[in-house]
Amino acid sequence: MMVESASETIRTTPSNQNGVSSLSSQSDGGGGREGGSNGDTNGEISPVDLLHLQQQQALQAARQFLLQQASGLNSPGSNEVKQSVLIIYNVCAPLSFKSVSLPAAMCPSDLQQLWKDVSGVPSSEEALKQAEGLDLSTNSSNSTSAFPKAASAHLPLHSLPNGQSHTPKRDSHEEHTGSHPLYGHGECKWPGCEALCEDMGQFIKHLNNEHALDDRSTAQCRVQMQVVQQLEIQLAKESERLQAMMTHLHMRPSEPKPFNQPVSTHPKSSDMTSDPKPNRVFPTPHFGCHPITPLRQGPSVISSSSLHTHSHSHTHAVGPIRRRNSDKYCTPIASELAQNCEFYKNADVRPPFTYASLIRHAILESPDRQLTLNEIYNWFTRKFAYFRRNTATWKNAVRHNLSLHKCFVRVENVKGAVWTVDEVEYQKRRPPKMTGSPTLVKNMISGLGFGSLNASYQAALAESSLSLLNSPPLVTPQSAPSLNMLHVGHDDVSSTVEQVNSNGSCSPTLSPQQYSHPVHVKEEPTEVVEEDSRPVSLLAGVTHSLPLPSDERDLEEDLPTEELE
DNA sequence: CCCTTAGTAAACAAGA
DNA sequence: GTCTTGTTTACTAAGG
Repeated sequence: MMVESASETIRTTPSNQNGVSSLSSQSDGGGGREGGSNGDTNGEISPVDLLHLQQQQALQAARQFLLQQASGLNSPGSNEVKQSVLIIYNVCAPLSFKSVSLPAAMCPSDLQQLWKDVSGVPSSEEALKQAEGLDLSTNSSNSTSAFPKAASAHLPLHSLPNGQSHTPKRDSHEEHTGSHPLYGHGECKWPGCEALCEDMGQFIKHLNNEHALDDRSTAQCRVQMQVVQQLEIQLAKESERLQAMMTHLHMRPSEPKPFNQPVSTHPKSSDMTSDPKPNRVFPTPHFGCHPITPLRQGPSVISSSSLHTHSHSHTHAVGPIRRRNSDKYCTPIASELAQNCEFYKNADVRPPFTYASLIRHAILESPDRQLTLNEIYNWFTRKFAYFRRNTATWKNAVRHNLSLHKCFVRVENVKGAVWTVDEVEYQKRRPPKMTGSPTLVKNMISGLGFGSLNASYQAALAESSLSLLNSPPLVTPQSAPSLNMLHVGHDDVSSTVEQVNSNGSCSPTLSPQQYSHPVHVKEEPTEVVEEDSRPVSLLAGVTHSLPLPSDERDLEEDLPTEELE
């Protein structure tokens, strides 16, 4: 028998622990937090598309007007023509920013040619040369501002085709709010300008005076437009590459999915079926826009690690991570694993769950709801590519967790020691459930980023997860609805185990109560073992004694039914 | 700021 | 002696 453990022994271990384990040199990068999930590109479809439509109409109207003017025009520099061209630019810039491709009505080259024909200003190449050092150098000096500039490239042209301030609504608003895309940190952000302006009024004056409609400004604008286009092309390429990578990582090697057929996970996809370009500037609305488990579509895990910006809690792929919210409220482990087991198996991505959750899941997933330590190890390595490395680290953590948490009960049986889960203890250690208050739940949902997800988007997410996961149908239609709310409950609430089981790849289904079993105090594990107690005996009695439908039980366990509205 | 939880590292003991 | 298993402590970090 084991001597009383060394709790009494005085530890002389230096607290600073100079001896760094040779195995601890993982590329943790030190508690990487995942980037802020600020990019909430929620599906505001209608306004954008409406704008798009309006822009197209304006574009065509302007083009017609322009062509009429150009046909009988002798004065290339006339204001009307310039005005028309500016209208086109005004229209095109936002369009090109919105979607990589300009509307078919008029492509940039058309525009440039038109401009060239009509106004007699230098060609785009010349304009480039002319504006060189203005725009691009500015970009280089302010590398992160490319897109804001790009987005705002058309704005100055709002003003004054005729050289006068036209004070559009937006400007008035901007004046009120004191913000202007071309004004920041007390200086003009017009490419190559950087003139100091004390306040917005001064800036507006400066804008109207120095950046009024003239050849130079329009050339700069055109250059900016090209910069934007180049960036968009580059972004499209990178997005495509990312898509391919994610697709590759998520798929079984034997089932490669064509990259050019990305899963329509975009909430707008249904509205954009006419859009020939799948990889858009904003192709991945989930990146950082919601705390959903990494992978409603497998790849989003990557977005969590490298890109995945799960609220603010953790980085998946690398390093020691601290997780609280994600585990307790956002990421039901079983459903997550059920849906993305293939991904986790193949991708070196750290699962966004605590060790305790994973251990528990492993144990509950086993036929007898008990595993030896080694079997737990095997489960980890089998299920997660991530745990095929740094074995010393995570195995130590597993052991540590097993010993530390009362919810893990060591039971001796004929085979030796096995670990089981004391569900009561497990639930005890969890924070108070969100019971009773639907508003609390809603607040939590919105706090987690779901506020921006409308029903259709969530449905789309569910659909996408269904379609993307080419592995066996991981989410049954019955379970699909739960997808929308599964982040409300605990991370790994027992209900989710059933989802795991439902895919057939895992152990038989048991209700959470069935998982529960008599508490076996760690101090006297051997007492529990009955004379004829086979490993199963620990649970057998309970397993067969609970007629309660698991679904109901789930709702009680995870989300009180009154919260399911 | 304090507390809790989690992850990591390490020391140590017992047993095979 | 080595390895595995199990316990414990300490430290750090994040989040409430």
